[in-house]
Amino acid sequence: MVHIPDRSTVPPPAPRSVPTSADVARLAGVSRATVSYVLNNTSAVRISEPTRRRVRAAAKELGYVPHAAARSLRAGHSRMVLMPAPEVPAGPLYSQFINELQWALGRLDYTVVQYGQVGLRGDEAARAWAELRPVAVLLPGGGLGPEGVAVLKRSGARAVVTMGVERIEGAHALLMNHAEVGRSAAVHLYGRGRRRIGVVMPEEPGLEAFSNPRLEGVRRALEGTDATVTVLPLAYEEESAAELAARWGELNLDSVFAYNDEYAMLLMRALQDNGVAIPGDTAIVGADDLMLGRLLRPRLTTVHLELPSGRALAELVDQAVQNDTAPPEVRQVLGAHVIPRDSS
Amino acid sequence: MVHIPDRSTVPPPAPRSVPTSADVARLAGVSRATVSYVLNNTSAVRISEPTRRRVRAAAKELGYVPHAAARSLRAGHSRMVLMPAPEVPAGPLYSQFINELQWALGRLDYTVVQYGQVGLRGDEAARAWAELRPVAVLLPGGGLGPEGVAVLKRSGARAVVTMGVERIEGAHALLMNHAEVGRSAAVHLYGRGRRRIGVVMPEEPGLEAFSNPRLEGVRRALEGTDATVTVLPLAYEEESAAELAARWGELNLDSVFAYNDEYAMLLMRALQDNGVAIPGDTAIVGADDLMLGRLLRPRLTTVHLELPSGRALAELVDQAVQNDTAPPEVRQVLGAHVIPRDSS
DNA sequence: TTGAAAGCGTTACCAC
DNA sequence: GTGGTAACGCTTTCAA
Repeated sequence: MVHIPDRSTVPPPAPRSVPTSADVARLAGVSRATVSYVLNNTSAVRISEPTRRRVRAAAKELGYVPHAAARSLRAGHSRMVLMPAPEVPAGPLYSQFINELQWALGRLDYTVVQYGQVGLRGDEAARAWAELRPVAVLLPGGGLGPEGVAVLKRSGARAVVTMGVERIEGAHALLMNHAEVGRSAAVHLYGRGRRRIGVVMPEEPGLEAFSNPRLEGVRRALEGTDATVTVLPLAYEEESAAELAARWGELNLDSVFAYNDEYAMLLMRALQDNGVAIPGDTAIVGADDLMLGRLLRPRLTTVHLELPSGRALAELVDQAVQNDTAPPEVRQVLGAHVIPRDSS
Repeated sequence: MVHIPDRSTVPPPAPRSVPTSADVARLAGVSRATVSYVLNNTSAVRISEPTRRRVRAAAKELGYVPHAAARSLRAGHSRMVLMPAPEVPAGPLYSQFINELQWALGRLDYTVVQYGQVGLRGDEAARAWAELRPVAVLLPGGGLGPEGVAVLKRSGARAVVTMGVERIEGAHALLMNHAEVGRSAAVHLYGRGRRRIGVVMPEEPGLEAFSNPRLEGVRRALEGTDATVTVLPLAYEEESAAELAARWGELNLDSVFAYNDEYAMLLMRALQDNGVAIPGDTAIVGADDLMLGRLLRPRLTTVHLELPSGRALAELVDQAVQNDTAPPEVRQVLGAHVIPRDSS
């Protein structure tokens, strides 16, 4: 005969399930309500110290961790700020900005969640985000229509903030004036007597949102002048740069705005390898003011971007969340100014 | 007398709340169950086409979006893979790896969520992550003890995978052998006749997890030889590099392993500005095989890192989730080999 | 083919 | 002070 252990003396074999507040209550010999009161330090209700201790001990013993989904379901809201992860690996400038922002929002007791994209577009993506019922959504770059914003708001998002080139109906907007980046570069080059100006356009997908406005800024700045603008597609590879440098003579340019410092470095190296003197034959201007620009010879003239501080954006989000009814705010950010160095 | 509108004829004034499946059911004139069946395409139950249409139309009209928390609460599990966001802005190599991983996990129908750190440490952080009840947790770098892993597993995480230098009890481990990076560099330099070898250690916080093992790798590779190892603290700023370069003579080194390509570029520039010939007087080896190394003159010798593919890691995660009971797997990743160029 | 109802883990209101 | 109970939004079993 098989021995069956007595249930009353032998503990059940490892309850392989996740402990709930009910388990804690059972172990502590109190009700679930009391557990909730103790663990949330509810000040409205006074619980005796011995009870508190028993509850805390039970929670610790079981390794109890509250269930965020259940909590926010009950509460009817969360403090999750959702940010779609960028589709292209972000540069150092953007990464640092995001970090700052996360930190600042954390200080305000929000939880920042970067939601990994799969390839969802526009409103489909908006619906996926809305399922998480975030209290606010931060959208780097555009790619979302007014309907998308409406979906998010209907699903309870109290603030939708876009950081991009154009504003979207219903959403707060931090307008990144990338045209200004191009404009600054163009004005600088023109002022230094350059007239045949090339503009590098990265061939890597996902960068059009920045490169197009930058080009447009150059074009507008030079409109009505005697300067010409030549578009220069360039992939971030040595071969591509070598090809471009090989036909540099026929392009007949006296200067380039190279999209950013990294493309500038790539192109500058290829030109120098081809005997083009910088800035004698051709002036080069980068953008983003990265460290590497200062390390090049000649030192790279660049357009420094003034991004909004993470703290400021965090406060904007917080305000928007608290004051749901206020009309969407549109704020110009991204100042740009040229830092003249030796390449132009 | 104030006119009170008849509730039965006047619709309630804009239900400023989030539409639920009950609202959809009401509008479509069916039960909540039917709504669920239709919207989830439940194949076990057959619903008439007209009903399906009515439900879908109602959902669309209301802008209904299911509530992920409620859904996973009911289901008892989610497909969320949680990844703590790195505390230091990540480099291009890591960013790309994360992107690939997100994409690959998305293909497997997981939702990747990068959880923003605030400053929580160790087990406290583990508890915060556990509240979200992720099905798997991916930990870049260490900073978590076995207790932390236990908390996560008890809260339902079916897989915990660390990507770091050392393994953690109970967790799958992708061991990044950063010592091998240092070893490769050291062997290379020694093979080229260099004996007085400097090793750059970034002063920026958060990089010790990589820099220490790299240094250790150099040390171990040169143990028992006639080579000496000199530690060179360096901040990622021109001034710091200039200071270091200024006392280069007294350091009496014939070579440097510069932690990575960016620090290598910084140091190389400072040395060249001080009249140190590269590689004549001093050889330099970087790491990470970034584009910029190819653009330097002399071209930078570097240690190329072979990170695991995002797809491979995604499959590991998926396996681990499906086969909960299998023992944690420990896998060596991060191959490293020197790409000799002109700086050494 | 559809509907009623239970239950996932929490918290808050209201009795005791 | 403490405990029952209802409700958050959803899925699913069972019954009609």
